[in-house]
Amino acid sequence: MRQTFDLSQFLPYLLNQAAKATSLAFQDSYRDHGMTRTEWRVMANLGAQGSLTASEIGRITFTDKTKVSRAVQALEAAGWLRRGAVERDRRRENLSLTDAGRILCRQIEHRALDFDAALRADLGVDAAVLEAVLRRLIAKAQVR
Amino acid sequence: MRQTFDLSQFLPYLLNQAAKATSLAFQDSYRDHGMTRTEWRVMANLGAQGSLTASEIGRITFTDKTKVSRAVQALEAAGWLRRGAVERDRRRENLSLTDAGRILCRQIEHRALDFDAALRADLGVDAAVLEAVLRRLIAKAQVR
DNA sequence: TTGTAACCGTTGCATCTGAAACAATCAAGT
DNA sequence: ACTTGATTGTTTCAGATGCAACGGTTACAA
Repeated sequence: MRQTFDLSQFLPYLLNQAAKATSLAFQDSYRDHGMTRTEWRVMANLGAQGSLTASEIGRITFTDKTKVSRAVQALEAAGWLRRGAVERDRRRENLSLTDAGRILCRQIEHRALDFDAALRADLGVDAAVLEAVLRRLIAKAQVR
Repeated sequence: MRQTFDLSQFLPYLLNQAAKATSLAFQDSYRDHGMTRTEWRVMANLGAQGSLTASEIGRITFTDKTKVSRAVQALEAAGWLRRGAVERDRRRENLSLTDAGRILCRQIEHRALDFDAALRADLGVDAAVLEAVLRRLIAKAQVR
């Protein structure tokens, strides 16, 4: 058993560094359009699911509802998102992308796919292991 | 090749979620002492290396110099860190932990070792692969 | 029906964050 | 010696963040 502590062997630290490193290389893709990461995530989820409520997005992405609320406002102001009523529940709002939003989303998604493919190509067979392990770590937190 | 984009298969996203999830579970260890994550990282690096300058810490941990600067101020105010002169260069400062800082550092390190060990035990053989892959991703960003 | 609790999304506020500007210092060439 | 440019660390400022409180709505049981 290791006795002395070395931050560079501490898994939470390594995860944070790796996350920061990979995100850094991709963030231009949405920042070029004046989007924050949260806004891009909201857009990506709507692009994939078609329509969601704010709280659903928050649950899916582990994002604070405040953050989601503001991202929705920003995306709406930019003309990329529209709100719709939910049947039988006036508390919630059905969020979806506008045509312009969908076009932009596909554009960024394309860059994301390329980026992800390059990353996986670089990692080789370990990419699958990485993905599985990350999913496990995330799931473990989910149950609390 | 995958055609449609799914955020939950996007490695940078998974890395961020996993990093957030694992960090969340450990952060009480330094928050109990009124420390932020950045402050804890500065402390951990000084605890391991003995003495570093602010810019070195920033380089090592991928942390903005502004963040490091403020963390150093906070740790100094708490009496856990002291600044010393650097020979032949008055721009830089030699940062190191005080006795109190070192004691606290060892204390948190102990919890970190336990936490890391539990994490690795849970991941089994994949832990080594994970660590190697994360190192690779980090190194790739380092060269830019 | 009425009361209570839970839920949804927004806002206020204090804090955290990073980009840019800054002063002080050093390095290197002229 | 002097100028130019780079480096180190701090400060400023605008934006991002999370917690708590809030109004409006729904669910459900008494």
